[in-house]
Amino acid sequence: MTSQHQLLDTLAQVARALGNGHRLALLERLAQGGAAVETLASTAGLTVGNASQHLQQLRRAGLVTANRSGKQMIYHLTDERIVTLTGLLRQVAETNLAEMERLVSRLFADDDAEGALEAVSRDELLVGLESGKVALLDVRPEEEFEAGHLPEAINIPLAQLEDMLDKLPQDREIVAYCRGPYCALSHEAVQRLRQLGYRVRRFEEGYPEWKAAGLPVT
Amino acid sequence: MTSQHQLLDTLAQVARALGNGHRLALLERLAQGGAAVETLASTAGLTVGNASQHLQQLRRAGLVTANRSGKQMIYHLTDERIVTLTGLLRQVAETNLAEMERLVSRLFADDDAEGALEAVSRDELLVGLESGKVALLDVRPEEEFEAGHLPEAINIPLAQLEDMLDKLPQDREIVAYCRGPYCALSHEAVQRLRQLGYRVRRFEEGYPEWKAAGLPVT
DNA sequence: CCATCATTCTATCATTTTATTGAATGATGG
DNA sequence: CCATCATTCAATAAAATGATAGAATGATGG
Repeated sequence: MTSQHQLLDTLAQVARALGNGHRLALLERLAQGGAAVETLASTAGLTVGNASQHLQQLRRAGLVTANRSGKQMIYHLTDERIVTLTGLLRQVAETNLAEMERLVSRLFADDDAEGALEAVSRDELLVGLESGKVALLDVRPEEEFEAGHLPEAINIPLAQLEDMLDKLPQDREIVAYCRGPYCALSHEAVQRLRQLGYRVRRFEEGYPEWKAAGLPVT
Repeated sequence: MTSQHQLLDTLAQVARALGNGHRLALLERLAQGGAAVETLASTAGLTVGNASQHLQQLRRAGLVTANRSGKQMIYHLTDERIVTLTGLLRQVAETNLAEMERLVSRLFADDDAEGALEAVSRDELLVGLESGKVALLDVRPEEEFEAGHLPEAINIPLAQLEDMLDKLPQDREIVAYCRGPYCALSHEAVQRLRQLGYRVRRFEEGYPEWKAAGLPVT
C-alpha cells in the first residue's frame, strides 16, 4: 500500500467520523462550547456510555479533545474549521440531494403562509444591527449563552419564553437565533412570538457559524 | 424520529460517502474533469465492477452525476464545492492528526536535503506568474491536461518527461503541478528534473484547487 | 437482428460499525 | 481509605459496508 493510498485512507477515517447522525449532533453541541459527557449525551439523546464511545471516535479522528476537570471530562472541538467543514457539507448536500431539500422544507413547513418568516441572512442581520433596527434574541439554554453569544443578544431560553417577554424590546424587529441552521429552537420561538403579535424572524445560521466567520462574540 | 434527526442522518450519509479511500481517489480523479468508469477504475486501482459500485454510492450521496455518451457512462462532480470540501477535510486532518503529518512527511521524505524543494504556495505562484519569472509545468496525462489546465502551462506527462525536455524553458524557474496536494506526479517530476540540473519546485496544490478558487483556467 | 462492448445489478461472504449491557477506572469528599 | 460519581472499557449481537464473481442491461456497428 502506497503512502498516498494511506493518506487517503486516513482522510477517509476523518470523513467517516462525520458519517453518523449522532456524532454530527454531538459536534453541533460542541460548536456551542465545551461540555461534559452527560450534557452531550442528553443533548444528543444518547445514553452516556454510547455518547462516550462516539466521542472516542471523534477523538481518534482528531475532531475533539478531552480535558479532565474534577470528576468530569470536558470535550471541545479541536478546530474552529470543523464548523466550516460541516457547514460546507450541509451546503453541498442541500444543493445536490433532493431528499435534503424535502427534509429542510418539512422542518420549516409549519410556518404560517405570510412569507414574512423567511430567515434573515448573515449580511442582512449585520445591516440591521448596524442601523440599530434589530434586536437579537438568543433562545439557547443559559449555559450555552454564557459560553458565548452574539454581541448585544438577549438570552431567553425557549422554555422560559412566555415568562420573560418583558425583556423583549417593542420598538424593533426581533431576530432570534440558536445553535445553527437545523436547530429548531429559534424556529419554535419565532412561531410562538408571532402568535403573540411580535415582529420577529429567524437568523438562518446560528452562533457557531457567526463565530467561525470571525465575527465578534461575547 | 424527528425531522431534525433525519436531516443530520442525511448529512451523515454524504459524509459517509467521503469515508472511503477509494472513493476519495475517484473524487480526486473526477476533480480533473469527467471520465468514464474504466478510466476511473484504473486510476483508482479498482476493478470496473467495484468502481461502479463506489460510483453508485457517490451518486446516491449527490456528489457525482452520470451521463451516457455512446457506450460509455461519463461521470462528473456535481458541484465545484466538493473540491473545497475535501480540501478543508484535508486541512483539518493535517492540523489535528499526528498520523496525518507523519504520512505527509513520508510522502515527501525522499527530497534531497537542500530545502529548496519546499512547495510553492498559491500566492507565491501568482506573484511569480505575474512577474514572468516562473514557467508552469503540468505533468498530468494529456487527457486531463486537455480537459483543463492552468493558464500558460506546458504539458509534459510524467511518462514522457525525459523525451520532451526541449519544451522546457531554461531562463525561468519551473513550477510543476498535477492533480492535487497528495498527487505524486509533480513530486516525482521535480526529483527527476532537479537531478538533471533544472531549477524547479512543486506547486503545493493542483489543478482542481486552482479552479475551485475561481482562478482562470484554460 | 446479432455480436460486442461498457456498465450495472445480484448474490455471497468477510469485515466493520453500532447499540447495549455490565464491569472497571479515576477523581472527589468525607 | 471508603463510598460515590462521571466516565471509559470490554463483550456481545444486530446491522451496514466492501470485495468478488457472474448474470443482466443497454447502446453500437455491422
